[in-house]
Amino acid sequence: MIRVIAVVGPTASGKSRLALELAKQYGGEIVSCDSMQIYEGMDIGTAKPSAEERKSVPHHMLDIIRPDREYSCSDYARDASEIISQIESRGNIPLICGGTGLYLDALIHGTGTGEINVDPEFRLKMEQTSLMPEGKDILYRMLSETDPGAAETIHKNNVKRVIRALEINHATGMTKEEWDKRSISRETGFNTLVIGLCFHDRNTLYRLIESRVDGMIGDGLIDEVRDLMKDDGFSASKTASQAIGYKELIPYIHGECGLAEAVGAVKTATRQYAKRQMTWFSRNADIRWLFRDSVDGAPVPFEETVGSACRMVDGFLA
RNA sequence: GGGGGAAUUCCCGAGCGGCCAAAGGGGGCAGACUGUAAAUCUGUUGUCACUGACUUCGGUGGUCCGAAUCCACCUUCCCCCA
Repeated sequence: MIRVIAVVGPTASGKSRLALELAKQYGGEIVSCDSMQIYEGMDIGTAKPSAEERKSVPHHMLDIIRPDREYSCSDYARDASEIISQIESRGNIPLICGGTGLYLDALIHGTGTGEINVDPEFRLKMEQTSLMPEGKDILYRMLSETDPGAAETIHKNNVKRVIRALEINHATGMTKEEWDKRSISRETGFNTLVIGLCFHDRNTLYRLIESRVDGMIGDGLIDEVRDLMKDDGFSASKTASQAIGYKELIPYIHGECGLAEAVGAVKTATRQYAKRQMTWFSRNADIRWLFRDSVDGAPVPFEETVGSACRMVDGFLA
């Protein structure tokens, strides 16, 4: 079984830095696990590793598609596992690094059969239905008939997931539960060490987030967003246009709100995103946690975190 | 100097005599999640000995069986005339 190391955690917790350090020490290659860093031209706002960093250690799954293209977790699972086996065959250690929890799980627990042939017409019809006055109820009623089990788990208002369950049924004739059972494997395809970065005091993280956002603005995020808007493929892709730090700045660029307001929106959205990441990772019992601050909120020196991580890695590789 | 308007729970903002611990939104907190996931969605959000009690709607004092809602004065802010 291929041995891989993963570094996860909420945004701005220091994953990239730790992964880079581990890659240098153990001869690793970094495989990004980030739903937005895959896009070309979205560099500042996604906190993509710098050119120098990328030169010092090989990075993968960065800049793999243009922002006008959509991408999904199953694309990721397919592309990343291909890259991981290449790294392994070179005799290097694959180091997964990123905060997109679903992508990581799809990669590690997926069996690669998670694809169905989505019928675009069907989806369009469903999406249009959802916009109708009683649309949500109509879709939910459909789901209750075709897949009562899924209807029980999925909330009526969660239209995207109701439609997805409907699509599974439409394309495969299976219920969502049956489908999931096929595409998610309990045992991991890899022998994985998952290191998670976390905080005793959430405010420590929130401070890191705020100063990172300020730094991005200083580094020219606004121009980056402007450039992406220019060739418009940005807004054409449903995936890329969801990126935090981009969608919040657009009103400012259009002159619809002040800079301070827009930047504040980016910070808030990032904090909320970090919370969702923590919720997602917190239920993963396999993660070995490393605190980035002490109980009273004082930051733990980075070298100390590296040291702790190295001990975990040593044990794992031994 | 004269006239008018406004002060609501963390924020914005409804309420204008009982059905009000007070709509709605935001934020916070907690959670769900396997082909949009940096997305989408859910619950919760005065206090407590919590199917009940207590304290809240700028302040003080009234009217009333009963007030965030009516009256008087005070404080602050906004607008108009000068």
